[in-house]
Amino acid sequence: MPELPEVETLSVQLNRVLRGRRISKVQIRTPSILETPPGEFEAQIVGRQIARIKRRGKFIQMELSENLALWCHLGMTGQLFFQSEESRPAFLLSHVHLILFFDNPPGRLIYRDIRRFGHIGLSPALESQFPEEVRRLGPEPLDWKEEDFALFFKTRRARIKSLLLNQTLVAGLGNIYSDESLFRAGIRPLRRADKIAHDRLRRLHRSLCEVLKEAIRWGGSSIDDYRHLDGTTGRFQEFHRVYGRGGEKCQTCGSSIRSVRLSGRTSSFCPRCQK
DNA sequence: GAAGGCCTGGAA
DNA sequence: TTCCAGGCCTTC
Repeated sequence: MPELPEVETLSVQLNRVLRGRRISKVQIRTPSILETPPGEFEAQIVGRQIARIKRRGKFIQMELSENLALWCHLGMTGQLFFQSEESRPAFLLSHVHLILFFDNPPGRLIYRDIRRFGHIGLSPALESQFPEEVRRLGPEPLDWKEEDFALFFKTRRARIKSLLLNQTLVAGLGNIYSDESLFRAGIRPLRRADKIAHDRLRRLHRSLCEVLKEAIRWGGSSIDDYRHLDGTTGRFQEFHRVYGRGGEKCQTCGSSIRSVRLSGRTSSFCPRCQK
């Protein structure tokens, strides 16, 4: 489940490998993952050079030459692998939906997605013409000022966890980093945002930034499917304190970590450390 | 504002 | 066979 740190990690790796390279060929195996009709997609991107790769929320944005942008959202199980001539493994990958080919030196970027919740699309490289779902994204949490963050959430009546998951309010958070930041800030996921003390909301922003930066430093969390561009795993899952630890003992106080469901989604928290 | 359904496929 | 995952949409 790639969230901000996982997508950030991949974007950095993609930049290192693909920046300046030209797309020589495309193989579309599953047209339904494309937002653009396959014929048009191919015609648009073959021959273009990759200027740079950025991240916005959980989206990977590839800036191509001549003002075209390629957008990739990995959904739950999306993966990107880069293989050069030498690094190509002997085994075949299942669930591969799209391959971009590069020449001199030869290489390929493979898009694989078991659940097929991810998707890929094109848009002009002009912010006002970005895809609707990108334009609707809220601010990047790492760019948000602590005080502004607190003031914003102080006016909201919904449960804090639902708000953190809402991409139109804050971009890039999913279950892992919302649970982990709430733990660090000592806030229960079901608390109404407007009932949380202003200082506590400021602390939430600090916790959030901390946990995101730590996760980026460890190359993201590899729970099930997330992998780096070269197929290796991230390591931040080793440092999760509550996510996926329902029933285990809290590392801080020894209480049993509880799991609750919030609109069909699991939230884990420590009943003693989080109020 | 909250809950439930849908998409898909792997694990239990 | 049932459950679950994340994002988005619809319904209440």
